Amino acid sequence: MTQVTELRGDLELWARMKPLAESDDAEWVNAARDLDTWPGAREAARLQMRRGAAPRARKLYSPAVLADERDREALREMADHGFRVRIATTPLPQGTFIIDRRTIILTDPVLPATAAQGRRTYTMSAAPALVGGAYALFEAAWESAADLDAFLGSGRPAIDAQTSRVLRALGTGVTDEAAARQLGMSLRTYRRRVAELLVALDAGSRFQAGVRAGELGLTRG
Amino acid sequence: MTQVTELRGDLELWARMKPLAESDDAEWVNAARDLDTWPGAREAARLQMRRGAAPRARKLYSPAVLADERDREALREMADHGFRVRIATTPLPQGTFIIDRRTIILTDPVLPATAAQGRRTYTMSAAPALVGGAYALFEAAWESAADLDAFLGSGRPAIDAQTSRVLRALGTGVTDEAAARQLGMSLRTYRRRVAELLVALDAGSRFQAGVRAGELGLTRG
DNA sequence: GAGCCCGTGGCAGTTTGCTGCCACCGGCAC
DNA sequence: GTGCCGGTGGCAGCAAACTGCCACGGGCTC
Repeated sequence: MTQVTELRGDLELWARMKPLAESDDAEWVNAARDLDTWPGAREAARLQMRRGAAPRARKLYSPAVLADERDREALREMADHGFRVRIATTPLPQGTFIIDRRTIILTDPVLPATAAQGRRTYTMSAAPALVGGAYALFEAAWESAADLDAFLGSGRPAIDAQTSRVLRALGTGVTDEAAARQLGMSLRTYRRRVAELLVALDAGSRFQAGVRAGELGLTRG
Repeated sequence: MTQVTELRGDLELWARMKPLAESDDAEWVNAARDLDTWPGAREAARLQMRRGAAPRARKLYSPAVLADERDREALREMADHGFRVRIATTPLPQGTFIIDRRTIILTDPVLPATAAQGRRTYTMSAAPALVGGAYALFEAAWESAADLDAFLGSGRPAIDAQTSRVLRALGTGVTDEAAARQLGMSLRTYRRRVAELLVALDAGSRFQAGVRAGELGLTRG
């Protein structure tokens, strides 16, 4: 039987987390929907930033985390302190921590019954199989996620309905003329949209714009 | 205490797996390094294909799986039978199965001690937190992995040292002239390389090639 | 109504990308 | 040596892309 512990409530979680957070040079890896995976998440991050132990921390969030202005600032701060922050294209409903490739902590899914009690539970384990498997998946998700800068720095705003159709047309590899005809607009207007896209994606060429779009997953929408 | 079971040996694994494999309409999700995650993997896949229950199966492999010619064929066959197959850019050292979002089975890391015994072990659990967490990570990894066709149909062979430099140059968004000068080759040769890349990536335009390259992660090497 | 703004489209001119043709050069076989 | 071959580069011509300019039309205020 492998050891898996259920942690009831945030106090218990914090009791387990703190000694780990205080040990220097530990590798922290975290996937979550937003910055409030658990009540102490922000504080823990701040603690780590102060200790300067951040370079070995990786944080993977879903795009939802960018919705709030203050959250975006918090992310910037984390990045400035050496955290590596990336944004995945999926919701990441459940939070995951992997510490030093040895310990894994997961937020339990919020069931109506549990929510009513108002006490969140967490699952913790040090079983190599569980930790290793989760780490491998995290690595795969991390590898292809977009860097925070790519999301904040470059143009998110570009995607109104029409521009998005232009983007997809570009992705099919047809000529401007064919694409414009297909979308029912003039060649001139089509190229206007393309030019706007290049600006929005901060790209100097169509190729670069394609790379950006591909990395940001804009062509799959 | 949450229930996590260690399965010792392939027979025990098969005993647990089989009833799940035989139930129709189950969602199978699998991340692994290659087709031999466990001894019965190929057979199990074949079983599923025969039952036509494949459309709800997703398989995520590391690029290593493409090394062998027969493996590539096996992948094609799976794809033809409705399996959705994608290739991630990371090694995925540990195999992971998630069945119906309720059960998770992981291959244990192969330790020297265990290897000597010649008996592989697996870890199985139905704890919602573990399954849900792994599922979320899988989803994120899946979302940004490249489709099998993108890897097989298009050109993997393209990436010799020089072509790769051309690719990076393209990614910086400079003009052909500047890029050629920078790489110390003539404009003509540079464009030859670009044209070869377009063919290799099966792209009809530079934009499309950029998207492909971005999705395949070729620009990060 | 006049005047204005904004988005669209046409046109023309320029730049950039793309490619077929040929010439050159180094390596190799004979 | 001659001949062949594969890779390279220059040139020219063409196609595609980019952009500045202006005109037209709808919606708006006044």
